[in-house]
Amino acid sequence: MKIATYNVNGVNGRLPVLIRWLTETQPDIVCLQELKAPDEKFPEQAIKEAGYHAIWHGQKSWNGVAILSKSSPISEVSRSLDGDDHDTQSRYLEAVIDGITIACLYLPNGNPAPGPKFEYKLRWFDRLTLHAASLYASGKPVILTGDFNVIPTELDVYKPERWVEDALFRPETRIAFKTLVDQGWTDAIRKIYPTKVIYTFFDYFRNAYGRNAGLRIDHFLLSPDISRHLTAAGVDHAVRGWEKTSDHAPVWIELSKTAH
DNA sequence: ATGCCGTGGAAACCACGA
Repeated sequence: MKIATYNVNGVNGRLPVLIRWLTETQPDIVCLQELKAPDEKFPEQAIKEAGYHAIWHGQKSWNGVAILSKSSPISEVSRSLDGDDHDTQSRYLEAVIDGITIACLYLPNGNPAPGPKFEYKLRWFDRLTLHAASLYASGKPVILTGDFNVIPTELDVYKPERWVEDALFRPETRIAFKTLVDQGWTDAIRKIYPTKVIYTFFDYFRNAYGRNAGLRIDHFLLSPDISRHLTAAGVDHAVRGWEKTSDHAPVWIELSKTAH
């Protein structure tokens, strides 16, 4: 089974690209981020016609996450992280599909750093890490995926020296990511390609895609039960070159079978 | 070194993204 994550950067502005990508690649499960649409403007009908069930957690103008499933029903678990009752940003959606817990997340960007936005990012990260610990401890098959807005290592950015002060690459951010992964999660792309240069985001500016000046910030973190079924992982790099495309490329994993 | 582009929403500019 194939599971994908894709930061669409506007689900309605991106609809032709999204539908084409779904039709061509046929993932079984898809996590979307940056819908940039309120719940009532989610393109439910077009996605249904493409063959997918969907749940979504939208927000006017910003953020927004969704989970799509081709054949299996989606059982929603939650649409927020504990730890901040005043957080109104739609950045988290969790569901069970085929017995697998899927956490679809859009971690805050955090720039400019330092500052309140960076503090919000780190607090959000703490809440995610706390919740991830309980998911991990459950022993169930779990996938944490989405736009983490984290460049994990120097291998994951075209010019590390230019990013050291950036919220995506600052030491606090990398440490937070490492702390999360060290609970026992497997970074799927790095399990398959330990040292390969792989990017999932390319700026719209300066021909970043053409120059391969990218970042790897969209990730799959797998529980042990899922990790041992991992057979392949990759980035649909060419999608970033399509007309009217997102600045992110879709990322996917392939599992040998459902893990339970 | 840099929002230079792109999106959404409100209002013919602004906030925001990474």
